[in-house]
Amino acid sequence: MNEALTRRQRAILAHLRESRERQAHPPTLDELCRELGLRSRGSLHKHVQALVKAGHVEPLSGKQRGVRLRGPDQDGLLSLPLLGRIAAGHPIEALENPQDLEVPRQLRGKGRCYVLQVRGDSMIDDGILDGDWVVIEQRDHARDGEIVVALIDGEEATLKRIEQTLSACILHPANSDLAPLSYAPERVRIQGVVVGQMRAYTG
Amino acid sequence: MNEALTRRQRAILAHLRESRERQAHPPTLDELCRELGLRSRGSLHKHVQALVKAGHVEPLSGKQRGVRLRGPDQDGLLSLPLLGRIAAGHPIEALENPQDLEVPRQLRGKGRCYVLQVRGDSMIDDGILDGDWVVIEQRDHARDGEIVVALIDGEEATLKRIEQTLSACILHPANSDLAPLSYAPERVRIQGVVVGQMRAYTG
DNA sequence: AAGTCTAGAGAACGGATGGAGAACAGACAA
DNA sequence: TTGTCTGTTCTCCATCCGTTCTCTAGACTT
Repeated sequence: MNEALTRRQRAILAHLRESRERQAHPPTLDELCRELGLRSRGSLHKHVQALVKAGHVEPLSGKQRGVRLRGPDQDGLLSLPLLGRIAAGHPIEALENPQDLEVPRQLRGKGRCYVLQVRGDSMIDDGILDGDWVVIEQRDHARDGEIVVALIDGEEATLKRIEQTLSACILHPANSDLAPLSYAPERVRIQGVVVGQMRAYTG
Repeated sequence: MNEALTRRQRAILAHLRESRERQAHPPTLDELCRELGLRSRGSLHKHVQALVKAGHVEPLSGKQRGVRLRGPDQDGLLSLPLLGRIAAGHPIEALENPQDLEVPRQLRGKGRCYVLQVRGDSMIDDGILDGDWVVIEQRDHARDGEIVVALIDGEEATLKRIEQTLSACILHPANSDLAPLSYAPERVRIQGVVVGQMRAYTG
């Protein structure tokens, strides 16, 4: 996402950040023009589009909602919290003092993200090994085939590849020693989806 | 990359580092001229080009985004060059325009590092999949059991786990379909060692 | 003395950027 | 419905700025 911005684009972004504090509603293009001393909506629109493309502004696809900044994802948030360890069959083992871990941009999802460290070999055939870090995007739904953090009966958390049907929610481990497990959909709550993975080889 | 810099080039680099602290926007060539007491953009451009070539400044390929320093930018998210793709049995397929990839500190080695993208499944049992990025620390020796970029007969590059004896250099693929290969030590040149690995899950 | 390296001036070119304004379509309120 | 507001796309234009070029000059080497 992050292209380098031109000076004008940066200036406009700065103005947006500033005026977000003051105003209740996000501004329209016309209002922005007036504030910035422009006379052409068309010109401004070009800049806003660039900011959308760079991920700083929500896409305003035709809707007349005005120009709204995107996410609390303030620019240089390079570190994500490392919340704990996850292993099949136990609740997530939270760290007493959550550390921060640097996560490159290309491994981050769109939404709010955090990092877990993997315990155990239940996803070994998908190339996720014991000790790996996984980057989790927080959301409560997933597409079939995505790897999710699922909470079963509100108790045990697990990292599995998901398959959803009307009558069942099937969690596939990626390890030939383990069998898929099928649950009634209401017993499974999706907590997040794996969007990235990292491993360090320390001699 | 690192050519020796001339006196003037060093001075300009120092000035850039200093002014990065003060100024929000990277300066244009004209602004730099004024700050440095020069009257000709053309002259300055020559120096800046030298700094680009030496890797201290981002290439400003025609874009009007100003002269921006590069390197140990924010915190630890250093960018490393993505040099190309590696697959067993072929030379490394170099990219025509090497991109930069953010690599967190914990995945970097001590020495000079770069990134390769993996092609093929030869390391699948070690959790390195097709499309993964691997961070390579440049060195010419390795300990047994480390995963190395090895050049065989000066021709084909490959990613394998290494085992060295006095009389042979054995390269183990991590794929049950493939057999280990044994070479005379002088036929194998180690180019680097895997110190990190990253994967992005894109929907 | 000739050659080379570094540094700078200045001109000219062309792509990148920023802006104006017109025209159109969908949203929304009266 | 009608009219206004607003986002979108388009063309046209001026300026900014990176790039390349030639020319000059001092310092240093051979």
